Amino acid sequence: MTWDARVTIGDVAARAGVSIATVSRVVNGRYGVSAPTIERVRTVIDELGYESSIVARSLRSQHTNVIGILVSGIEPFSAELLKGASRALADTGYELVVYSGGMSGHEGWERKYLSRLNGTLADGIILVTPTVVQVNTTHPVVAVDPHVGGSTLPVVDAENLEGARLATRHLLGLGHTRIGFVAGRHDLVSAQRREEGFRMALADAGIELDPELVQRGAFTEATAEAPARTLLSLADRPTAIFAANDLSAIQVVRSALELGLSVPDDLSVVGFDNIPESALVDPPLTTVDQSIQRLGEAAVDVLVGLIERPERRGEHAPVHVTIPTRLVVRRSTREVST
Amino acid sequence: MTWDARVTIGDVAARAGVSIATVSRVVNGRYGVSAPTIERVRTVIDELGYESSIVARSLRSQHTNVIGILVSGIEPFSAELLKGASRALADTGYELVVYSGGMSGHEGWERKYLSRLNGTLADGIILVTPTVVQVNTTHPVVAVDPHVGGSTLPVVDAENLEGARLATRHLLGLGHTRIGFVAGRHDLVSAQRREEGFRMALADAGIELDPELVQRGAFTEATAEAPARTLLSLADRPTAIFAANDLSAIQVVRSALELGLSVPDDLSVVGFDNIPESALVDPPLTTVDQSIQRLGEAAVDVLVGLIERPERRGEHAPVHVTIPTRLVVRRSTREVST
DNA sequence: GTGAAAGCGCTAACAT
DNA sequence: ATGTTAGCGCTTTCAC
Repeated sequence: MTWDARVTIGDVAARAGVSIATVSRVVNGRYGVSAPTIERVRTVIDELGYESSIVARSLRSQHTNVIGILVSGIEPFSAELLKGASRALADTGYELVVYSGGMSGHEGWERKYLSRLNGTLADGIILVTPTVVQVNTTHPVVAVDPHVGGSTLPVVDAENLEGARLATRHLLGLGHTRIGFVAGRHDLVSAQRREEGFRMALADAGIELDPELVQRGAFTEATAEAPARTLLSLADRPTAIFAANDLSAIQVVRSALELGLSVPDDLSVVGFDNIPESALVDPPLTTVDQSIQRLGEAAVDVLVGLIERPERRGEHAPVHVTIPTRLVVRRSTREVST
Repeated sequence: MTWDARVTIGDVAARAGVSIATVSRVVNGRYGVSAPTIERVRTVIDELGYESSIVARSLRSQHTNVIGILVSGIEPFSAELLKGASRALADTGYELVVYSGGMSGHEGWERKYLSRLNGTLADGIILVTPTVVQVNTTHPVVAVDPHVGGSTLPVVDAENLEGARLATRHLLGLGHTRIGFVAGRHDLVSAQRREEGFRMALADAGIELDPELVQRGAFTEATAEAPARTLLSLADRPTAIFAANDLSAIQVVRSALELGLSVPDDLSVVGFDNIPESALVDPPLTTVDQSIQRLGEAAVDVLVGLIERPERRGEHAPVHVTIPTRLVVRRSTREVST
C-alpha cells in the first residue's frame, strides 16, 4: 500500500465531520470533547495515519516534546555523545532532533543554528562544544564541554585535569621522565585543563618541564603533525608523548612510524577521549576515557530536569556536572627502554 | 555579551525601517530591492544576528536547504551512517537535521516521523533501515538498507550476499567445516541475503548444512544470547560461528567466554558490519566491512541528485546503489584446532 | 522598489 | 461540547 505522508489536521477534521479545533483537542488530550467524538476522530486519525506536524505545532505552541542537540558536524566525538543522549532519552517521552551543519564548523555556528531554530522545534537545547556560551533564550540550554569558560549556562563536562594527571602518572610509573605534550588550542577550556593536569603531575613527581617539550596543536590530526614532528626531531627526544586528545595522539603515532620509530618500543603514546577510533589504530591507543556517552546522558538528564522544573532555571548558580575520567591502558605504552 | 536568540524578521524590519517583505527579499536574494536598502537591511541583520527560522520558512515555502535523516535511534550503525552523511554534506550547501525517537524503534516509526515532518523542515529525506518503503511524498525520499524488499523508493545498501560468502569462505579456508550461523530476523532483507550467502558458500564447498547449526536472533545482543548458547551447547559443537551482524557476534564471544571457551582457540567468530565496537572487544572481531559511512555518503549523493534534478524522480526504475563489502580479519578467527 | 495581506498547519483564547 | 478566529514567522502574490 502506498502511504501518503501529507495528511493535515484539516483532512482529519473534514473526514470526521468536526472542526479542526476538535481534532486538535483530541490529539492533545484536552478536556471538553464527548466520548463518541473522540472515538470517531481517533478512528479517522488511524485510518489516515495522521500525526501532527512538529513544525506547525512548534511555531504556535511552546511544547513539542522534542529535545534539540546542536553540533557543528557529526564526527567521532559528537557521534558518541549522540548515542548516549539517545539512550538517555529512551526513558523519557522525548524525541530527538539533531541539527548539524556540513562540518563547516566555523566559529559561532551555534549562534546561527540557535537563531535558525528561533525558540521553536525543541523544548530545550543541548549545545555540543560551543564557542559561545552567553545565550538568552526562552527555552533551557545546556552546554557540553564548552570551549570557553565563564558560562552562565548549565555545563556538563569531564574531569579533564584529573584525567591528564592519570595519564601522566601512568607514563611516570613506566619510568618515563622525558615526556612530550601535544597541547590543544589555548582558548579551549578542556585543552587548558588537560595541560594543567600534565604540568601538575610532573611537578608532583619533582620533574622540571623542559619548555620545548610542550608543542601546541588544535585537536585535529592535521594540526598535530607539526608538533609531533617537532617533538620527535628533538636532539634529546622524549621517550613518551601525551597528546591532549585522541586525534592528536593518532597523528603522533603516525608521525613516529613515518620517522622509523616503533610504538611503544621507541615511544610511548597516550591520548585523551577514548573515541572508538583510538582502539582501531595500530597499536591500540592507551588513552583517558572521558565516557563521551555519559556526557550525553548527563546533558539530557540536566536538560530534561530544567524543562520539567522551570523554577530551577532561575537559580543563582547554574548546574555544573562533571563526569569522572579513567585511564584505559592499551598497547601504545610500555616501560621506558633502558 | 549576552546574545538573544529570538530575533524575528519583524525586529529586523522595524529597525531597518522597511517592511518584512523587503527583509525577506534581501534574505532570499530576490530581485527588486534597491542597493541602499539591501545595504541597510544587511547591516541590521548583522547587528541583530538574525537568521531566518527554518521552522517558519519551511511551513511556508518548499525550500529549506536542509536534508533530513530519520533514524529509530542513535546506535553504532546509524551513528556511523551519520558521520558519512555529515561528511558528504560538507561539500554541498545543505544542512542536516536528524530526527530520532528514543530508541523505541517500534515497527512503523518511519511512517510516524515522516508524518510529523509532513513534508516540511527538509528538502529531502533519508530513511535509515525503514520497515515501510511505500511512501508518497512531495519531497524525494531515499531508503538505506531497508528491511523489506520490493521498494519503489531509491535504495542504498551493501553487498550483503557477497560479504557473507567472503566471511564463510574465510572460515572454510581456515579448515572449519562445522560452522554455526546466528541469523537475523527473517523479515529483513539484509538478514536474508547474509543467510543466503552463508548457505551458498557452504554449498560451493560441498558441505551439507546441519539445520540445527542455524539459529535465529534479531540483530541485537540480547536476542543473540539464546541462539549463541544453543549453538555452543550442541553435542557436536561448531568450531566456528558466523553471526549476521556485529552485535550478535559480540554476544557470541561473550557467551563463549561465559561457557569457558576461548576465542579464537576453541571457537572462531566472524561478525558483519564492522562497527567501531567490533574492534574494541577482546579479541577484536573478524568481520565483514560494509563501510557504513559510505552508505551514508551514497545516500546523500543520491538524495541531493534527486532534489536538484527533479525530472529524474519520475524515472521508471528507482536508483539502487550497492556498496561493496570486504573482509576485515582481526583476531577472533584462526585455523581449526586439530 | 516597496508594502499590505493571504496563508502554510497548528494551538489557544474566545464564542456559542 | 464544539466552532470561530487570531496569530506563531515566514514567503509570496498582488497592489501601488
